[in-house]
Amino acid sequence: MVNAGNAKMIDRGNTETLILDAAMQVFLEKGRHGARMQEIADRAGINKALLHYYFRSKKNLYAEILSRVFRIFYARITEAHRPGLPFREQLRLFIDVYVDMLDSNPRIPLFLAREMSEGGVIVSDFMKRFQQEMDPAVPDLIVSAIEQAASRGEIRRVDPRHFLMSMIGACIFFFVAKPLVLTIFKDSGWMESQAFVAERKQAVFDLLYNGLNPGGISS
Amino acid sequence: MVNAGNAKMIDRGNTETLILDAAMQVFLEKGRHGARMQEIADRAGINKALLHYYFRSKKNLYAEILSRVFRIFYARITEAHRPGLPFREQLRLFIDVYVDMLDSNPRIPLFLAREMSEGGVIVSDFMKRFQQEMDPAVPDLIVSAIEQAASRGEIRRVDPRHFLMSMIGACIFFFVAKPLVLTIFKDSGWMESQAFVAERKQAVFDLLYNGLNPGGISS
DNA sequence: ATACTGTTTAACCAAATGGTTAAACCTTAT
DNA sequence: ATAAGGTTTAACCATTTGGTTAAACAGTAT
Repeated sequence: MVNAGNAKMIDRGNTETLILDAAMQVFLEKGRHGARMQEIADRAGINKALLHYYFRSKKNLYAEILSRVFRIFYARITEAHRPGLPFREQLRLFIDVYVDMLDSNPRIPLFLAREMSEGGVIVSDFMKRFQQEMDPAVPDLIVSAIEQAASRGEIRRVDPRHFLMSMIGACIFFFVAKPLVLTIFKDSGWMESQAFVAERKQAVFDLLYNGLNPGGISS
Repeated sequence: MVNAGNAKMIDRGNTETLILDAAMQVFLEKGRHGARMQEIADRAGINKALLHYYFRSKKNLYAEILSRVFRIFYARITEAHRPGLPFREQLRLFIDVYVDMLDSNPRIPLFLAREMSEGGVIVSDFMKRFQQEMDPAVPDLIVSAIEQAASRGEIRRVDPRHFLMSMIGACIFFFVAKPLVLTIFKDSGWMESQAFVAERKQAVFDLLYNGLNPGGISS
């Protein structure tokens, strides 16, 4: 048998992936504490003991998922950076990619937020590692893009860190607080449409880019 | 004994308050699932059975706390609205009050976010009730303040809902993602100072108010 | 065939946890 | 004094949950 040798490996890989996929679903939905090992096993269609066979403990499995989520997150943001673009386009691209990611993975920010509320040590560790490994790290890229644009006079001079926080916050909020927002604005459907997401992107871009306009300001 | 009659009541009130205070602490720290009834009892310095005596179940106690937190939240935001102020000052006041609240109760947004991630039905219900009871509701006040400012020509015309979401997001993000932000910007202390909070307020205000400048914009 | 290896399963376990109960306790009213 | 009321406690219970184990089940090499 030519491929008999790796049938086992394929299967091993399969089981492991099955577990990871199921675990990701459940952890994203229920969080670290709310998640149940049994539910993960059920959703993966395997025996619960296998969870401990492949990943020693719940804590371990959780860390694995956290890492996975974080990698997805980081990878998408990395895509959003194309050096050399005028800042205006750079900003538009970033908002576009970022909001799209949030739109298709609305649970991720909430998941990370929960982790934050538990102290955020693990996520912070990942971030530290990523910042060292990836060179240069994404945040630094964005920061320097802002600084350069300011030097060129394309935008006014601002603290890039503050701008970054405001931008990310503006992008994220709607997706994190969706149920509340829908209630506040008595929305019935429109805000859940794809068109609304596009509108949201435009609104954030307009506000932020205008907010960086060299004219104006006299606080 | 002059005040013997209400000694019981005082005590009753005390116990109930003790429980609520302890429960708030624990629920804010650990979330609905992470919180343990025993820990709440311990922190209140009373017997666990009393929790069930005063509030039937954990679910019940949680709902009580959720309502409490939400009321604090809503009350503070209400304060931040003084009709008649020029929009510029209105905006500054709002950011000031809002950020201060986040700074002194950093766990609240995280707590509500967790609730959101669990579906957010309960919070949405509170919001609905508040919107009906309070007249006019705070969000509506802000929305109309924006619209009037636009009519006066003080700011450009924007969708108030989008602006509100961007503003709140920009205010909240730092406090929710603090551990991560500190890591990203390799901060050592500065961002945890009171001076930084003031700086943050200013940065958000500048960006947003400038973003509403009638000139500029040509997306 | 058989022994060996890694994989999968059902049954099981100890600890934790939300919740209950019956008795003790304290204050007030009679 | 004593009965009555709400309040507080220690002990207890049923269930859930993460985790373990020993046996069954493949494939593979000898």
